[in-house]
Amino acid sequence: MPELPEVETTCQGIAPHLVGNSITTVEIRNGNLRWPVSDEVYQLKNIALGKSLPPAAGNRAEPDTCVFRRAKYIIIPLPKSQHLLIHLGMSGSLRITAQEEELKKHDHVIFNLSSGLQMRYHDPRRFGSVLWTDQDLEDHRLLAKLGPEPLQDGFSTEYFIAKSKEKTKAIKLHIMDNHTVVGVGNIYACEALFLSGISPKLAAEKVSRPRLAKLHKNIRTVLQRSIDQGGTTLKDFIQSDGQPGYFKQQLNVYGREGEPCLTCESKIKRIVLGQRSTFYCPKCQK
DNA sequence: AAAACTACCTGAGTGC
DNA sequence: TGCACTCAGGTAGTTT
Repeated sequence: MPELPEVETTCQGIAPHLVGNSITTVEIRNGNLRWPVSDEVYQLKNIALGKSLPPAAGNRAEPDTCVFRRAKYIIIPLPKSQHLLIHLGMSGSLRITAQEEELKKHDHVIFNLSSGLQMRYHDPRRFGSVLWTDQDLEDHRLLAKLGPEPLQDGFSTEYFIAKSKEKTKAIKLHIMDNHTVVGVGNIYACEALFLSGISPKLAAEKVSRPRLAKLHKNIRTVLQRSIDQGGTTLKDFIQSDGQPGYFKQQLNVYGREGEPCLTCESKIKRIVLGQRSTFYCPKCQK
């Protein structure tokens, strides 16, 4: 289940195979993803890709970059201000393979590359998307209303505190809301709240300023650490070169219902917030 | 306006 | 062994 670090890892993994190459043809085996694969994707032929690699933190558009990331969208610039927007949803992955490698059941979109290799979009649950647009990205319906990137300056302590103080909903739902900040999925939300000693169900506006500042710092820490480690893998994330991305970092609470808290040995509790499992230590998190 | 809830999907796991 | 069932989760879109 790709979280932001997995998306970042994917961008870094596919970039060397895209840079300076072109998409010769696209083969769509199942275009029925979250949204139908854009008609324009079917027509792509001999399309040049960017000539420079993305910066280490790939969530910035540099001139002629072959791929970058915004939130969990993988964005591949094409000529004439066109872009591919690829989202991995819950179970998606992009892999670089040889043409002759046997297709898997859920390889839905095949990009043939001028290098002779292929980039394959694989997604068992089909929650992801492969879209084409010629709109300015900042106007695109899926990107226009996104909050700041968690690891960039726009996500400042002051911004986060001000935004939180006007919200009545549970703090966990607040930090998972893309309008607040992008890229904080269920796992990292649980972990950041644990590190901050904040109960996930506490109303955002009720969290004190110092504790919000601490949470802000921990959101960044947890994401950055995971990116550094190449992405947490729980189930089906495959790195783009095909190696399973097993970098499971130490998770303090996620998936540990009934097990002892690593700090105080109380039993980790599981509740449901916003229809999602939420794990926390009832003693350490108030 | 904001919060709460739904739909989308398949594979893994459980219980009978 | 097989069938029925539940659960997992990102997030746009809908309802309250």
